[in-house]
Amino acid sequence: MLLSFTEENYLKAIFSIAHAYNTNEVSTNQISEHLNNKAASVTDMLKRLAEKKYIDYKPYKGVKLTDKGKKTAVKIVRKHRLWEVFLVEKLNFKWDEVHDIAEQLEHIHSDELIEKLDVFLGKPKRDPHGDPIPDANGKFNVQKSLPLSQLSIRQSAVVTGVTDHSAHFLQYLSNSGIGLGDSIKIEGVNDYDHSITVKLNKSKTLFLSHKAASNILVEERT
Amino acid sequence: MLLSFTEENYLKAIFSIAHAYNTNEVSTNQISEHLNNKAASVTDMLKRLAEKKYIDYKPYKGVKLTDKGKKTAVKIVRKHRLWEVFLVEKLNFKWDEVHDIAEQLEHIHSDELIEKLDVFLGKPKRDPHGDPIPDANGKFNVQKSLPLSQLSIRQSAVVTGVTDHSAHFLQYLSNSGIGLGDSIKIEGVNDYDHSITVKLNKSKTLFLSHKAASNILVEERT
DNA sequence: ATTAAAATTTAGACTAGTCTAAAAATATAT
DNA sequence: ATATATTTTTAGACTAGTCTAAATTTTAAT
Repeated sequence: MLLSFTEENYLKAIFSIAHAYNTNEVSTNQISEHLNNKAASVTDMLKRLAEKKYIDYKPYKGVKLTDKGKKTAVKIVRKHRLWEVFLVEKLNFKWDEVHDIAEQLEHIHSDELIEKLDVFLGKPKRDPHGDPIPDANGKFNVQKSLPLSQLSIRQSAVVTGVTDHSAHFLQYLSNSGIGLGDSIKIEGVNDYDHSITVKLNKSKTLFLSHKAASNILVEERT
Repeated sequence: MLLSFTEENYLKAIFSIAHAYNTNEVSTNQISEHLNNKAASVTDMLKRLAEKKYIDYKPYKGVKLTDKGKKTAVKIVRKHRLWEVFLVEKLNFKWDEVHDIAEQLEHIHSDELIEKLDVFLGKPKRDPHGDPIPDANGKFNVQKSLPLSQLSIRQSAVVTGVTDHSAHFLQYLSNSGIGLGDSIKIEGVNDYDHSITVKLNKSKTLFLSHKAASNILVEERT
């Protein structure tokens, strides 16, 4: 049974909130804020999704995805991220221009299309923002990245993604010369405001605020 | 102002009926049949599209696209056909498998996406069914093809498309070894039932019914 | 443990898009 | 040219998804 565009967006929202807060239970208000609509509308939709067994819903108690719901949500994430790879690698979009288009493309219904697209792109493991792409079975096959702000002095790492996906932040990174796959080594940590100094790609030295560093994801390199 | 999925489908239907019957005026019933819904629903939508100036609508008198409506319809056709090229040439779908997916993809809103896709595909002039792809200005830049059934004995031509897009017919062509770009020479015409004998690619001889031949589009070669 | 605040749900209304049944307009046939 | 058939439109109802305003439940504070 095929879900509507809107139903899919609710599942995706629940999945992404749960992921962001590292929990299963998601509240009506969180969803309403995430989707920019009213809590009353969310309640209506939650009832419908519960009816269809995509979520477990107890009035006033918040909601969590069933296995069926999780599977559906992960599939949408997979589609979104594969299309982003396509847009950046094949059509030469910038990584900060692709989100809105991928929001539309992720709702195209065709399993064969996703799998053929995956093959065409060389079964990529991450999207252009460094976010992992789940495989056809819904598994995320990458080691976890962590915020740059959690590294200590003299540690080295490779940039694998961001947690703030705003055009503003991505623009800032691009201006600073920071991109996916770049190597970074912590040269100094300021105890007072937690800002850091890093060496980028063994050449340029950069100053980063704690806020910026906490939104850059890296994988440690020894 | 962005049209809904549904509004776009109505414009496309009007355009394609007008094209098929070689006229501008399209009737409510024709649209209702084409879209498989009821005439009353069509009337409702026609009023809305007229309100928005995409069509000229006089009650009981049928409807025709305004310039604005025609432009929009052609753009959707352009998107549909470019996506079909992508699906067949890049993702290795068969030409008879792509229609339903392209029906969905044609409604993705992004001018930049269409133009980048066009460049990526090498600005193709025809889709995998041989139908011409309008350029960014809405112009169809290909010489007209004609049905194979209109050729006379000893004339040569190249297959450029079909008018029957059913999976059944496409399957039949594929089984007969007839594909886009193949050369065909008329070897004999049967006056009684108008069936023809042709030489395919200067090697194989084939027998074709009038019905089949009238659904195969070709361009004459001298 | 009450009360105030915050979160959530219910009730009722609106739009887009669809339907059926009935009415009105147009076309056709004798 | 009048009756009949066909086409189209109107009227009224339904679903999905949204909203506002009011009612209810839960949480937090004293």
